[in-house]
Amino acid sequence: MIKSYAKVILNNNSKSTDQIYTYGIDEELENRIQVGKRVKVNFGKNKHIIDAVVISISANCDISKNRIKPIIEIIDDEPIIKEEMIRLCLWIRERYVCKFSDVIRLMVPSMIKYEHNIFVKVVDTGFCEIGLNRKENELLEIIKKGKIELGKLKKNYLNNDLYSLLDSLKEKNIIEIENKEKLNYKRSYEKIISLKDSNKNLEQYNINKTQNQINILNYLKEFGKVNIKKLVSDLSISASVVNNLIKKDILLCESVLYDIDESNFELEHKITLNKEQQNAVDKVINQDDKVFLLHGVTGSGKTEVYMEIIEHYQKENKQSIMLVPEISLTTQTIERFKKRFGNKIAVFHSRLSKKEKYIEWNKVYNKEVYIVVGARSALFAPIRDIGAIIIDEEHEDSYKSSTSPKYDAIEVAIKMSSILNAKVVLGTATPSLSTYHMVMKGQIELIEMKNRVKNAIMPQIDIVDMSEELNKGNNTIISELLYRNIKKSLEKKEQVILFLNKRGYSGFVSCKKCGHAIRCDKCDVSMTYHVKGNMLRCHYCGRTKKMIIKCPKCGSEKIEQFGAGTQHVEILVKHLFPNAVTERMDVDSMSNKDSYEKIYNNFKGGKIDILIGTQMLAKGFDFPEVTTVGVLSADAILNLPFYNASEKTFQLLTQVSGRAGRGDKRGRVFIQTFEPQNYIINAAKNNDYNLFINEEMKLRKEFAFPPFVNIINICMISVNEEKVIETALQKYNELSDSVQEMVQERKLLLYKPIPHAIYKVNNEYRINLFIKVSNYALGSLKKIIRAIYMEKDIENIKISININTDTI
DNA sequence: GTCTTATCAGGT
DNA sequence: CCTGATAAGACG
Repeated sequence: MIKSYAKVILNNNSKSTDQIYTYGIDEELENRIQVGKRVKVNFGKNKHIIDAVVISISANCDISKNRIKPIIEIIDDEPIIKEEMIRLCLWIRERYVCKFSDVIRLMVPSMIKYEHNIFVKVVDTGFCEIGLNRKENELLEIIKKGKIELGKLKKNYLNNDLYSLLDSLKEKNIIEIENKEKLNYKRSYEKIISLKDSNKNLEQYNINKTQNQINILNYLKEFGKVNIKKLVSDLSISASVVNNLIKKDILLCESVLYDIDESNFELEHKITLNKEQQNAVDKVINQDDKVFLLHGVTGSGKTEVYMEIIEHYQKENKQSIMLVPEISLTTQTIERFKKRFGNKIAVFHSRLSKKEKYIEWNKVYNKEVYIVVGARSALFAPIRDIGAIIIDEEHEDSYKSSTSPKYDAIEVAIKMSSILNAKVVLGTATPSLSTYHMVMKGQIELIEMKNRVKNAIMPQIDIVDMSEELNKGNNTIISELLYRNIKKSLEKKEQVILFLNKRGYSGFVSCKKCGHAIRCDKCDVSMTYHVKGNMLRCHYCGRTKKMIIKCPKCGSEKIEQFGAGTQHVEILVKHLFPNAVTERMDVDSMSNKDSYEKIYNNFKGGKIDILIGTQMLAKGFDFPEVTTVGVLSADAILNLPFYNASEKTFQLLTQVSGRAGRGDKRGRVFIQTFEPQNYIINAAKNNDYNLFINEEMKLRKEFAFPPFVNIINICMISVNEEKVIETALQKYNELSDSVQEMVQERKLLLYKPIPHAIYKVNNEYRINLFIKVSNYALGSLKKIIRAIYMEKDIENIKISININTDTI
């Protein structure tokens, strides 16, 4: 007997089912049902069983009652998503124009798919089998092999009528469907290998020593206990070699609870905060405001402030979230937190396996930890009672998701502060324009820290005019001034960092003599060179120009397409400083994940003299011995074809400068550029955030870019080139018709679809569409976009929608 | 996501 | 008038 009704979100990935469905709640389920629990329901004309998440419960329903089916059963004993977080889900779906299932995926680790907990097995293979049809027999053969997870069965047996076949086999009492209702929280074990007798000498072992065996024994002598997986991969041997030695009683194998408490960390002594730091902590904790911007110069000790705030809420029995950019989520960062908080910490990052993520998720869910440290997705950890959300280096691009839903962690955190009553602290030395805009509008409370801790002084920054260098006859990418200073540093046994821009984004075109770069008249972004047709193109509005021969500013013919490879620089540096140890660090050379830490540790230990790298280096590299920092080409970032290129340049230059002179020696920074007069570069040199923000805000307003308007990007992707072009145009026409009125009212600017700046990637073709829209019209535009692009799936075409996420 | 129904060309 | 292929529609 149905007593009440539940609204649910189905767990499938289709655009056409991305809506809220209503199911009936039987009397017997009534006292167990709860918002945030998963339930099992029938969906569709066949008895398809799928799971769904309850998002609300009410006594009546808004559709005709004869259509309503009952909920079959409730999966969870406890909600797996908090009711408030369900509200956040709905908000994210609206805000970023995505599907419910995309959002749910953020909140629930993939390991607890319901189907992992249903098993199918054979009960009786007696005569009942007689009279089965072909399909039933086929299915039975698979199940006969042994008990199998429903999820796996689905993958093995790709037939539509799986469910009805299972039903009929079940009715004939041939199979049994076992349903573990509870989540399996069991932790896994790992195998730790060690030497049985570590005092024994190599020669004392009574075996025929093969090379592999000797390697293992030596390895274990050096490192002691090691996880078997690590041992096998480090020595690139097979596990059977290890197992053999275990059998021969030479090695010891222990099963240890995975992720066992490694709290042999010495807890660090809490340091005393200085006045500025203490003031920041007090403001966050005591003021009524919810969201704070902690604007502190590089080296002002923001991390201590974060820790103090987290500790405050820990004492109130509240959990906190600490977000850091993925790239700085290294062992060093995590160690720093473990030293302060022991094992009361869960860590989320992209290198974790599904299982590891699940383990961390459970630690938070069961309130075993008080801090969640992680990249942006850690925001959705299943926290019960939240204290603070802290976002370090808030200006970083990595807080904007590049997979659907393309959310901005900062916006989400701010929303969470009002839904969950949490404090949000955004920390950085170079606040992003959008954040600062909110400060100016009074939506965020500003806290400033203007001094470095221990009174360390800011480095001296020099701007080097590279066109002068050219006139002097120096064609290389290292100026004389920089060269002399590298040499000086090396002589004093100090370290050097050289920065290069992220390699090879499609080239902008600039004059080598005066530094003038060709920009779009209407968009004020660099135009990119296209070999096809010898054209320059703006990738926002699609406007094209003929490729120039003479510089329109100075008339010089030294026009160049930009882009110096990192390898090229490495060769040059090695040639100039043959005695120094030089290492390169970029996406190319970081093939495996350990190499980052390896280089980090070598640099820290003084084994590397010169480090060449990309943006990667600007974060979290904190070395007292670095006294010379060179930015080889500030223009390369400044002229990237993005409207926020200036902002990124200022941020990067400031962060980079912060790498120098962290110890008691004063560092020097050299910024090489063809545009020494550029205000961005000079603002960075003088550490003048206000100059930068005022100028940049003016420009953004004038050319209508965020934060003054919203930029929406709809990207269509397909392996089928013709189809993607055709569909993009057809949808554009539909859209164009629907928004006509808004365009006339000047609430909206719709650009024609244009090829993505990198048109073909991974064999897929990409067509971009840009829309600029005012805040007032954003809501109604999103409704139109959903109706046109999100109503149903189009075969072979992927659609990706971006709201104000500028790195495409 | 999966199934059902509608539709249409082509064949008997 | 049946048949198979394909597109459109519904599912609570």
